[in-house]
Amino acid sequence: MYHKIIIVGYLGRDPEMRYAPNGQPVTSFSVASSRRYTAGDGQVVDETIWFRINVWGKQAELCNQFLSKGRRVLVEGTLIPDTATGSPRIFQRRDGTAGASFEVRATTVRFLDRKGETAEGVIPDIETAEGLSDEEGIPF
Amino acid sequence: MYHKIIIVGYLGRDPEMRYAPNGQPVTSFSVASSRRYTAGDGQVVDETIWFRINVWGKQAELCNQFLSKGRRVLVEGTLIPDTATGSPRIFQRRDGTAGASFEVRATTVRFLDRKGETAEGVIPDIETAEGLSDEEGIPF
DNA sequence: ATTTATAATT
DNA sequence: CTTTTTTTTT
Repeated sequence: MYHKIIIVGYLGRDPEMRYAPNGQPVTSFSVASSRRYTAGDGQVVDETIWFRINVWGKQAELCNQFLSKGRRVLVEGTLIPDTATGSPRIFQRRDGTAGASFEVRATTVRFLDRKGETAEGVIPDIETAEGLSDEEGIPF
Repeated sequence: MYHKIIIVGYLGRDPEMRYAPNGQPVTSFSVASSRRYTAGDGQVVDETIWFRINVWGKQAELCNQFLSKGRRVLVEGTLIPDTATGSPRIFQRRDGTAGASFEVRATTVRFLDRKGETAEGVIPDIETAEGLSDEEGIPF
């Protein structure tokens, strides 16, 4: 009866801010989260997952203002399903083929520095970062 | 560079165990994670997300042995992408339409009791459950 | 160190 | 209190 996703990754592009019919700001951006592993046959494999992040309200404005392509972020949120199926929403690509994406509604976006280092010198790992501010967790 | 998903929900069916070419056991089952919210217009909405869980090795055997339809579980794991796209894998439904699913490789599956109560009387919430055993987190 | 491309949440 | 869909990972 609950789920939560936590992502650390890099923005693939500059964020885009829009306004919902209500006037609420939404900003969207894609985050790449990669891992490298060695397969059973010794091949090194790079696996990248792309998440489409949506963030609302004041955090939308902050993300739009301060984030840009290549910036690293920690996102906490929930996956957005197709409400008809409970699965990822299917959309039509330009070439007519079907596509789907991991869409996330962010509850928190934390800005991390570019080079794997915070102002203090080391990025807190996921376990510690999870406990940080939930509402306006922007380090400015 | 990292992501993690945590799910609490109910099995929609009995699990199914298979064996990978290596002889490693894999068991798969679907978990429904629902939330109810009141939309802006006052409508009460039930949103259910379905996750397809894959669990390997010894935990596969334990899940196959002890879980069944309707059982509640806490799953910790990572989303499995289509490696070609980094997005959910698209498959063809029987009727020819495209489908996709949230596939998860579980690192931990914890069995929860049916009625929202553990043997001790209360289910630990997500925050506390996250800190529990990572390897063989089966309460037997 | 980073694509592709839809539409709008509680 | 549950579902539709395939195949197999590190």
